[in-house]
Order: sequence, then structure tokens, then C-alpha cells
Amino acid sequence: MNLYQELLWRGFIYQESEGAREALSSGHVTGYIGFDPTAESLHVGSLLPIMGLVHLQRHGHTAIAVVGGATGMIGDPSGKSKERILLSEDVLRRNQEGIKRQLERFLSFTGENPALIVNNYDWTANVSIIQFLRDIGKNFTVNYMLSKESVRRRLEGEGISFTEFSYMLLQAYDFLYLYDNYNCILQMGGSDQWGNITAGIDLIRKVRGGRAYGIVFPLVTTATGTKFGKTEEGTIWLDEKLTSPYRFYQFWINADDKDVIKYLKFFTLLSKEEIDELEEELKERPEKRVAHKKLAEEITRMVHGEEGLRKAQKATAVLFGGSFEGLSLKELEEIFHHVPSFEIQKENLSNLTIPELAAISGLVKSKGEAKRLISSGGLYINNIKVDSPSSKIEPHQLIEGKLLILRKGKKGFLLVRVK
RNA sequence: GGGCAGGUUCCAGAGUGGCCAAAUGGGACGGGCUGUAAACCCGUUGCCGCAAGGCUUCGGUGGUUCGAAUCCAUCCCUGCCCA
Repeated sequence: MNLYQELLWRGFIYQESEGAREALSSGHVTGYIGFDPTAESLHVGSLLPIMGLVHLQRHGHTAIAVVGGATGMIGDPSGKSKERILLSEDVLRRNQEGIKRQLERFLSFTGENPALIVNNYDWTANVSIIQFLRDIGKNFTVNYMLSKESVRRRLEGEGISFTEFSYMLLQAYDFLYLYDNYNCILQMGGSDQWGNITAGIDLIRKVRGGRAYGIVFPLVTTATGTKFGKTEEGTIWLDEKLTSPYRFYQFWINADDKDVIKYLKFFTLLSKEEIDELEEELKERPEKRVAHKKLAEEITRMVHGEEGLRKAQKATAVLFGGSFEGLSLKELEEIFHHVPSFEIQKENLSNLTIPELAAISGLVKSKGEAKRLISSGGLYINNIKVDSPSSKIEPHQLIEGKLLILRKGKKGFLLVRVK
């Protein structure tokens, strides 16, 4: 199976430019995907493009990850209905570092077929505006730019600043630069990147007479129509400081049945045979959730390593296995290592009612919410339902005098450490 | 620069002097059912309070009024049209 075939069966190909198939099926290709540093970490939404690069490298091609130090300063209007606030340079720099570290976990930058990581700031920062307008801008008519989906949508809506309007030119320039300097002929990305990618292809053809290709991936969807990568706790990040391995693992475990197989193809490197087998298993014995477990396991291992996976699995076993009575403080600490925690002095604790504790610890936003939770039976302490909003913590509830485990609903755990 | 239309609670979007913490829908959260799924059903959804009630909120500021999201002034922002 060549790269193109692999991407095809995995469902990566949503749209492709003329000739992409042939280019990917014959000989060595250098391809790139850009990641703008709009946050300090990538999230699961970026996982698909990352996997795109991973496949590229696994098939012996050269993968280039472009960190968008320059483009991140401008703001991509694609897929955004609103003009964005510019990020400060400090924030951008910090974000770039974080993203770079994360990409390094997926791609191999050493060995015989190393991937490359570059920052478009390096070739953009010193281009003068005159030079840019003459060399790049002259190749695009405003008519062409206005016809791009990303721009058109904004023209119909709240408008677009010149800054964001220019974004596609910068990205086109990136492609040209990489074409010139790395012989890069392929750009991939999310489906919202189509317009930006074709702008680059067109630019390369115009100024170099060269051929370049683009492939965009589908938007990852959920069967229920919610936004992929978001949960009640917010975005699922790849950084373990933002999303613990436990919650990360849980995110995948909770995938809808209708989505699991699709996700296995997207986000794991399991073979077609293995995935077919899991699909069969899902059909026959859905309650076993073998496919979900495999999905969560594979991705968590890739993102958080063997150790992160082990902890997430152990915590899952305990948390969803019922009571944790009889476990030692040490064991609980280990299991809950990645669950959010809150510290409080013992004497302060005794003054608080349970709703107060739930509110100040951050389990819920207010005392009122805590009370509502209790009246609907959704608040637990050490896995035991709290039934009165006026009750307080009794000393005997403290595990070894030091620990309380608060739970909201089925899955919302929070640790209270008593000093 | 001129004209017009707007800026409401997470979002969309009602409300146009007291009955407004603010309709409705979506989302979100909790419960039930289940398989830590979907669908479905029930409940909740500004903060404090057991409650009565109090407090903060409708782009910013300053007014009018017993009383303002609602009226006036001014400023900021957005869209559309004209120059």
C-alpha cells in the first residue's frame, strides 16, 4: 500500500488537487503541514494533520512540520466567523516552543529519514512590505482572493480586516519558499485550508512554472454533532499539564460507537486487518467496548507514553470499578495523580458545608450549583452520594486523615488534600 | 466624512419605562435507562440565601425618572449604503 492508498482507506482524503494521486504514488515526495501557535499546546483537533505527517514519514517521504511563527501573528480567517484578537509576541513565542515539543513526539527528527521542523517566521520576518507586495501580491488579483470561501463568508458576515485578508498570501509564500528551498511539492491540512493551499499551488505555478499538490483532510466530526475535541471539561489538549493522561484516555473511551472505527483509522497506526477485527468485535459484543479501549490505549500511548497510559488505565479501573475502600492513601494518590486537586487546612475544612467545599475547591462554580447538584443526586464524596446540602465533612470520612475524593456526576473527580 | 441598522445573560435571539435575572431555541450540567455509548425521558442553567428576600448583569460613561436592558447625551465597536 503506498501513501496515497493508505491515506485513502483511512479516510484522510477529503479533497485533493489535480495530480496529487500520481505524485504520491510515484517516487519520493516532500510534504508539509503548518501549525499556527494560537495556543500553548496542540489539541486533539490537530491530531489528524499530525498523523498526516506521520504517514508521510512512515512511507519514506520527507515530512516538514511548519510552525507558524509568522502566520500566527496574522490570524487565519479560515473557518472563523469572527476577526481574532492578535496574540502578543511573548505568547506566540511560548506557544511555538510548546508546539514544537509536541510535534517532536510524533515524528522522528533523526535517523535515516528525518522529518524537519521549521518556523515560517525565519523566512518571513525580514521580507519588506514593498518586496512582498511586488513579489507575491502582484500574482494575486483581489477578485481571486475574494472568491475564497474563507473570505466570502466573512464578507457576508462581520467583515474582515486587511490583516486577515492577507493571510492566504503569507501561506502561499510559505509553500513557495519550501518549494524553492526544500523541493517541497505537497501541502496538506484541514479542509478549511483548501483555499490557502491552492493559493500556494497557484503561486508556485505562476512564478516558477512548477507543479505542486495539495490534499486536505476531512473535518473530524462526532456522531452526535458536537464539536470534536471538546468535553464538559473543555478542550482535550495534548499537553499533560492541560489535560491529564487520565482524562485524555477517558475522552477516547467515551467515543460514540458510531465514531470509534473512524477514529481508529484516523488516529492510530493499527493495520487494516486489526481495525477490521475490532469492527467485527464492536458489532458482535458492543458492551465489551474492545474497540474503544484499543483506541484510547493506542492514542494515549502515543501522546503520553507507556507510563502515562499505565496510570490512566489504572485510574480508570479503580474509578469505574466501584468502591475504592481498602485502598491505601498511597495507592489513591497514585491513581488520582492526574486528577485535579485542591488543598485545604484541616481547621478550615471543618467550618465548611459540603456545598461550600465543592464551590471553593472548583468542582462546581458556585454554592448554588452544588446545592442543585445534591438535590438531583449528583454529588459524591468518596463515591458515596451526598444527600443533604447542609451536611459537613465528618473526620471519619477523611481517608487516612488526609484525603477526600469529590465526584460530580459519573465522571467528574476532584481530590481534596487536607493539610 | 455622511446616512441607516445594530451591540442583551455560554450562543442564537425576544424584550423597548415598573409584571425582567430578563421569553424561546440551542448548548451545557445533573438524574433515569444502558455498555463510562447513542436515542429517549425528567430536572437545572447570574451570585448569596433553607426561605422570604437581597445583590450584580443587558457595549462604556454620564444624565432624566420614585423606578431604565428599555428614554436622553456622549464615546467605543460592528454591519450595510453613499462619498
